[in-house]
Amino acid sequence: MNKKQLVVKLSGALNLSKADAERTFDTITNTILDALKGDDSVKIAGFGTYKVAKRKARVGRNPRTGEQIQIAASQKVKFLPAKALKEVFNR
Amino acid sequence: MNKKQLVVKLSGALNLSKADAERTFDTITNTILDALKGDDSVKIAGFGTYKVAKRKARVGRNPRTGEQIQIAASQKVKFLPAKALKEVFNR
DNA sequence: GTTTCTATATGCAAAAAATGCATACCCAAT
DNA sequence: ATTGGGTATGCATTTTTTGCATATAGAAAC
Repeated sequence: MNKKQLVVKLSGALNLSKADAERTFDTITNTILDALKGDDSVKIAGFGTYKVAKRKARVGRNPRTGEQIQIAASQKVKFLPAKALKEVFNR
Repeated sequence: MNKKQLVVKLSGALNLSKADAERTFDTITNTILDALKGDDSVKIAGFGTYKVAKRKARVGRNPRTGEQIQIAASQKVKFLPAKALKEVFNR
């Protein structure tokens, strides 16, 4: 499922036009992003937690050539599913 | 930031009551969850992709006793940040 | 205010991620 | 409808993550 299809579903569930549903959805993702930029985690009960994880610089390898490569430190957003979320998929 | 604080922000950004903002937010997470149950991935452009990942069974260990334990296969929801999302945090 | 949920911390083995890059593909926006 | 761009895939190897049991503390939900 892609964003467009999701927006259609939301449009129905929220009783909004597609344009409004999309705006609403974008507002939410942007709000989460902003929160992640300032704070460093966003915890959503019953769903999961978004965290910014710092990765140290390290030595990698180009799998094609085998050549060693220096990899810069970076940050990435991690999502940790909540307990309830795991249970949905494991029974 | 927790869910309550997020809802307050959304309430302002979406010009909704807190109760409505929370309902809207819950509707969205539930819609994503439902989609994940049926389909197995939800792709949100500019944000990321939620996927159900299968984990193989394997041998674990009780960290308290050191005793070996068989861990059953399971499924978990993975979030893969989109390129745009990575860039936000790496510059 | 009570109760449920989550983070943490522990050691360790196995699974998974990450890396560059080409290609194919699918989606998004014009 | 077309096109540009992001994304999946495969590859080899090393680093990182995961997840086990369990108690506790702190936070959040109701």
